[in-house]
Amino acid sequence: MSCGARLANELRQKGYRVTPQRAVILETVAHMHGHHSVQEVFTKAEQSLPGLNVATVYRTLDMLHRAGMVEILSTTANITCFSLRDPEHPHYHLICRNCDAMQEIEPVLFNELADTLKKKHGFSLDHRHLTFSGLCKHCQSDAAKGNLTP
Amino acid sequence: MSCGARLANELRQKGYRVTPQRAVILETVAHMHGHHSVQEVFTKAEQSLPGLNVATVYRTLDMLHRAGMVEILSTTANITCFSLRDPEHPHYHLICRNCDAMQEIEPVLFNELADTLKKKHGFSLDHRHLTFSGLCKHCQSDAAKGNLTP
DNA sequence: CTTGTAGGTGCAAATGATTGCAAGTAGGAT
DNA sequence: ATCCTACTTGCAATCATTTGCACCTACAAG
Repeated sequence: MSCGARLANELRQKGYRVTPQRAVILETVAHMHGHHSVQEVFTKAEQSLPGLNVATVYRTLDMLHRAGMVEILSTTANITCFSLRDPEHPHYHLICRNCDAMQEIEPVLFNELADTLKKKHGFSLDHRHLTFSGLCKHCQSDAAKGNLTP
Repeated sequence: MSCGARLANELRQKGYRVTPQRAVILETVAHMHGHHSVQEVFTKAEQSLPGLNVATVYRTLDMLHRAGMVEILSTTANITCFSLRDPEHPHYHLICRNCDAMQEIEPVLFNELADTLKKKHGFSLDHRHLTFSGLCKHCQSDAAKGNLTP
């Protein structure tokens, strides 16, 4: 069974309809490594399905996120990117709110955090892909000097 | 010294110019408790400064976020909200990626996490206001049944 | 106080994203 | 296989947000 078929089945099993458009968008995101904008996903998917509409891509990515199959990454510039949720490679992002620099880190300490949130709040954390905002090493020393980018 | 003047001074100390527009927007956000959309902030601020332009509000909120004085909260619906960063009341949000329900929780376990990120990555976490995505108690049981909102 | 200028603002255009609606269709029932 | 309908899609309109540019101004220097 191909990668695309497997993902389509997974989506069907979650109770969602699998239309040709959704299958193509899901497969496109899966084959594009890393994080990509809606326009990038649309451009690529349209090669496989001419006539695809960008509104459909917006709707589908949103649906895939709700279904837990796609991650949304937002930077300070509010550039929203998408990537296939990869249970085999959990990773976290540190995004500097000043310069938008992005660091990727392996998960640490999160299992304990996830357990606590589950027990105390009944909340199931998406702890395979998280994003944190803060200041990177460089901008932090600038902040101490009062020299952030005005 | 008034609240507004104090915040304006804080901004000036961070190396940013304090224009009438910025002072009003900052004070407006400070006096609006909770999280509010750009339109809400703009409507309120314009009462104090007729002629204020919404583009200025967008630019100023972005600048205030970079300066670390305002938090940005994004839900699944990508409704971006702003609130004054309140060092006296750190709090975290749990946002269900299915139904958008938001839970607010007191910070737990994060000091250790923040310390680790600092030591290992030199990253200064904005750990007074964080947002986590996942599934709430209700949607989680639906997910187990394959019954998420299609 | 005046002056100069780097940065900020208002405006309108452009771009990104969402939404209402008519037509199409995935998939369940028979 | 056919039929039916709840849901999806394409389209264009609308809304949210960003951006280029001309003009304005906060603030540093003198």
